Amino acid sequence: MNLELHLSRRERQIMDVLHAKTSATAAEVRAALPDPPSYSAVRALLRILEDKGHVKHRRQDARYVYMPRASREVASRSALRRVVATFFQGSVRQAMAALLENGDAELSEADVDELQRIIQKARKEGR
Amino acid sequence: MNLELHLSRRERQIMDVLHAKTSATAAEVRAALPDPPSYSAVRALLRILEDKGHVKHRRQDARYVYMPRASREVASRSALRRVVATFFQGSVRQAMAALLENGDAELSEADVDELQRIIQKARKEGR
DNA sequence: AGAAAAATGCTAAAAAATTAGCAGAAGCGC
DNA sequence: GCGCTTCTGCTAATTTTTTAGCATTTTTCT
Repeated sequence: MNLELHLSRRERQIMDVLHAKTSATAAEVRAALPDPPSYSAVRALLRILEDKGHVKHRRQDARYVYMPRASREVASRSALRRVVATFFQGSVRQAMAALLENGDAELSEADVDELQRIIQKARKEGR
Repeated sequence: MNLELHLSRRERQIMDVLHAKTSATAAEVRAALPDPPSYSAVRALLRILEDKGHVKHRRQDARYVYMPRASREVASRSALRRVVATFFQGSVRQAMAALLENGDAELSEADVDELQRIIQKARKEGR
């Protein structure tokens, strides 16, 4: 249980699938993988990820259901931090602007309202 | 010039360095790399990335300066899309909330103002 | 209970990634 | 010009990743 920080290409893909789906069986992971390898290749990777401490599994009915060990919250925080540092020189404002300006933002009125609220809160907290 | 979509661990790290710094020499890339390998290992990777079409270089004075082929804007868009899809079920609103709620948002009054403006604009455009 | 289906565990082989080292060219100071 | 340093080009070897296949166990269905 080494908690290797830098995942390989396939390992990263699998972790992404697990985070996106919250949890999944080996077969489901395989289905969601780009250019999917054999079923047993996927299982081998899952076992490795489990060794490394990134993944845990539960038995559910007849099969194993795998899930990330780190909460989505923690993982997403570090993913966001990476993107903000890499592409926006650490500027959260610029990152948010990019998010909003991406055509696919798809915000409803209610979404916009909530964002306003959150921003007001940020302002109050003097950030 | 194959434009391989899925980068290896080191390749990803190097692209991140190049995006973060906009451009860099082999030595600078090496310095910025976690757990850096030898100088010539870095150069080999840069050459591979160039083959794949992710990187280009210019001669500057005596040395090569490497830079990403895709603009920061394009690359950041796809990085954000990945994070939003993976961790926030595609919800830009949730992603923005997470960004704001991360303690390290560090927004100035001016930043907040600008965000308000951007959101207003999004609202007008009826997203 | 017993056969068939579907799961896991393990291992070895193939493929890809990562690396170092050496040869040669270019710049720099004396 | 000449040696010294610093760059690039290339190649080969090592290490890691990725993979499939087979043996075994568990579940499911008569």
